[in-house]
Amino acid sequence: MSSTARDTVQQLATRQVILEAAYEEIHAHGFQGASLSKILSSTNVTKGALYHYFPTKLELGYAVVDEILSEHIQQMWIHPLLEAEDPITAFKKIIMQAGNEITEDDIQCGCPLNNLAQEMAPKDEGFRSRVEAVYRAWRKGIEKAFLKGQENGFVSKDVNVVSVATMIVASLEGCMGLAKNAQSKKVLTQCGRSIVDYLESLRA
Amino acid sequence: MSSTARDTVQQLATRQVILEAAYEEIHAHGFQGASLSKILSSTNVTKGALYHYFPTKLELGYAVVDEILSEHIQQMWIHPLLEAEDPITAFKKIIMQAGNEITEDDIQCGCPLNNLAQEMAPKDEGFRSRVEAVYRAWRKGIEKAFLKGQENGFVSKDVNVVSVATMIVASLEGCMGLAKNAQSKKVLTQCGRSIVDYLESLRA
DNA sequence: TGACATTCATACCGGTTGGTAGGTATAACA
DNA sequence: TGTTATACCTACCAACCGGTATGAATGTCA
Repeated sequence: MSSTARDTVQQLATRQVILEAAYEEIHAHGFQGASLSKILSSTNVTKGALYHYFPTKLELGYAVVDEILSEHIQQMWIHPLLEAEDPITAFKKIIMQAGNEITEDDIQCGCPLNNLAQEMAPKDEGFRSRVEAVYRAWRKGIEKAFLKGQENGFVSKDVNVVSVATMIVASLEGCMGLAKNAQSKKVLTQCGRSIVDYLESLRA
Repeated sequence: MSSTARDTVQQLATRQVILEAAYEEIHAHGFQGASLSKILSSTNVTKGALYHYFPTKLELGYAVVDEILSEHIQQMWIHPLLEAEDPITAFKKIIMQAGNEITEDDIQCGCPLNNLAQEMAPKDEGFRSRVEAVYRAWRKGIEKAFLKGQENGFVSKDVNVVSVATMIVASLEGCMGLAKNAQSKKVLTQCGRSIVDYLESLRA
């Protein structure tokens, strides 16, 4: 029994190593530009192992969205928002924290979710629907938090929470996109401040 | 002389045919995903002709940014804004016009400028700086229009035109990006309405 | 008319890609 | 202990990629 458990750990470990190396490579070069050979040479995993766990490159990409990106958005952007009483203050905190933690390299690579959306949405329905699921969860989380904020008297009852949620996600992704192309943290924080101003304009 | 003129026309025509086919292919598949063979087979131009006018694939891509995308942003988004007295009303008009003219196919392919920015900025400085030049011109145009709007009493003097210009471009591109992934004109118009609301909040 | 440059057209090249075939080492189980 | 399944590993493949070498029309001009 203990040996079975150990094997399972090892098994998952190899899979996880592949998955995380794939995430890095895709983040850096896009899905089409990502090379399986480079993913393998960045680890000490062989092609046989990769194709043992993932039937195709496409399925590997899907797994990155489902198991890494989805989790990342959930923990970074959704969970802390849902725990707060006042969504506007909470969002400001999240944005500022994200702004502090982000490195120049991260800025250069951009938001991995947005990268995949822009590259793959028109080319592959499997990618599109998976990315869309993550975006939907994100928007729904914001909607829920702002509805609660309206009930608690923190958010103006005039605002349409559905439109606002879309606008927030759009401006965050747009902001990251501009900063990525400008390769400038200054653009990111400047744009982030405008988003914060926008959030403040939604107060009750 | 007349034959010289004709030749020049022909010469430019071949170059232009290549350029526009390249624009379509890049718009549909990204720069890395764009295949020179497909660009050629979508026209009746041969590889010899292509490499006569463009030394590398990269230079062909640069020319698409410099000669097609730049012009498109200028005519569609900058020029009409600079002609108006009231930039907010003008911007609303431009957004609504863009919303009316855009097709489902356009939505699916997304903003070609943003596509290239997200794909190529971290990989090639030549692309990045060219795309950045277009974005800078766009933002500068918005800044200029809003400054004029402040002088004319249409725009609140409280707003920081630099931040606002960045925020507008970011939310427009983010909005297009979300709609592209959702493959939904509804998302686009919904998000567009939020941007219009934001613009209205900047009035004097 | 002959020399030269432009504008292509065709055939080919080395390198890389995602993917596969076939074998092996190890562990689980009867 | 023999059987079977899992978890790899190595070597290889056809397809496609961007790019090039060579040459043929065609036009330009002295």
